[in-house]
Amino acid sequence: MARGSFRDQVLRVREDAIVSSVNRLLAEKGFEQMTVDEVAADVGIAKASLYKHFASKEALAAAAMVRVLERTMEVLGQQAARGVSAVERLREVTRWALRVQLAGEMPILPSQNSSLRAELLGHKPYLELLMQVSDRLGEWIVQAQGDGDLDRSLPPELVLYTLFARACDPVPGVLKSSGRHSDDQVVDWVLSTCFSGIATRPS
Amino acid sequence: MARGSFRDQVLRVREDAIVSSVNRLLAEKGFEQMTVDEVAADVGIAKASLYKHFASKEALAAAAMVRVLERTMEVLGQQAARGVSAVERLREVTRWALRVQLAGEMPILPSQNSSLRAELLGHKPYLELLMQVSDRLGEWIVQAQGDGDLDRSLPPELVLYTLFARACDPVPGVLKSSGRHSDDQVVDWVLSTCFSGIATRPS
DNA sequence: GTCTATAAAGCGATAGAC
DNA sequence: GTCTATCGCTTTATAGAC
Repeated sequence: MARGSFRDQVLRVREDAIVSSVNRLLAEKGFEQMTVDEVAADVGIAKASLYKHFASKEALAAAAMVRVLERTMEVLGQQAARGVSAVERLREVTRWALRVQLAGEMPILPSQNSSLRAELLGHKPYLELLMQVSDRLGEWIVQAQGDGDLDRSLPPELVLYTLFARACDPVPGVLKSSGRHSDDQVVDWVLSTCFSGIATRPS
Repeated sequence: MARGSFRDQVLRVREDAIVSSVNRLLAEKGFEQMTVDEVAADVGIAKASLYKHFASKEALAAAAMVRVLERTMEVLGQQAARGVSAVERLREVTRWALRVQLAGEMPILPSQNSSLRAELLGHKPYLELLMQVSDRLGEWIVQAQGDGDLDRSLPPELVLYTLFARACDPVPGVLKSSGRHSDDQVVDWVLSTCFSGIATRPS
């Protein structure tokens, strides 16, 4: 791919810094609670300059959502290249998502009545990526059920939503905030409750 | 307890209607997205009248949170009176919470950076009730682990947070919104993923 | 493109008449 | 206690100078 002129590269770097700030602020406070003033202050430029790069607050958030989905697709590609079972791939992708969340870098899913939601539903790059991610995960879920590793009585739809929800669950953050457990310990526990539940496994 | 004068009873009924509106709006949009104008319009009185009953928006929300905790305590009392195992009591309480959530009547947990959080931390009735609920659930969790019904390797703290989080999980709502499943079916599925996980039970 | 300054709208909360 | 009207503040977005 062409990198464009030097000027374009500088622009890219600047916009990438903006998206990083938006991503972190979205993870921290969610879309409605995040203010454009905060984003501008965090990036270190004036608010009016922000609007030269992105047309609206919704466009800012959409860019962050697209980037996290792109990174998710990269992780899916890495897992696909490993010679492990489908359920193991699902577990490792979930582990990655939980780590991102604990690092404070997982932008919050748009709540159902958000103005962001309307914007995203009309944003093709986002929708296409979301569909790609869902399709790939859906394949692995069906495959893992066929392997006998995931519960066959659960609809794949339910499993998919459950995995998405765990990536935004407040539980890891609350557990981490107690300060008594390492990130890896928290991730292992939440992974365990997600895949194996809280009940005892029948022996 | 004294019921007070007729005038006081009318006041109680009025305030109960306010709290019901707040409860539903909190469940629908969360604290920050809920506006006092909406509450007033929903109750059918002027905004200034609202402020004669409750000192602030935070006080409105706190009243709703207290009421849901009171109802939770009632449910805990009912379950305690049944002659069933601790894990079964926990499952039924969770089932009740999921039904309330699907009915659109489970006020959303205060996010960590909310102005509501500060108010609630200084609100003794709320804190006391929350502690009562947590203590009772904590006892049952330890008991269920002792019975061999809940995974002993999980800290009770993790199990407690997990149950609280499931009461506010977006998954049931998303599943219900597809319109293809009954509420009972959705609740059964989510209960299954919560207690038994998504993985196959080893035979 | 970046800035300062400001417009336009929505919000929580209150004043004051009845 | 209820109402109408409004204050004071925050927020998104833009105008216009440089």
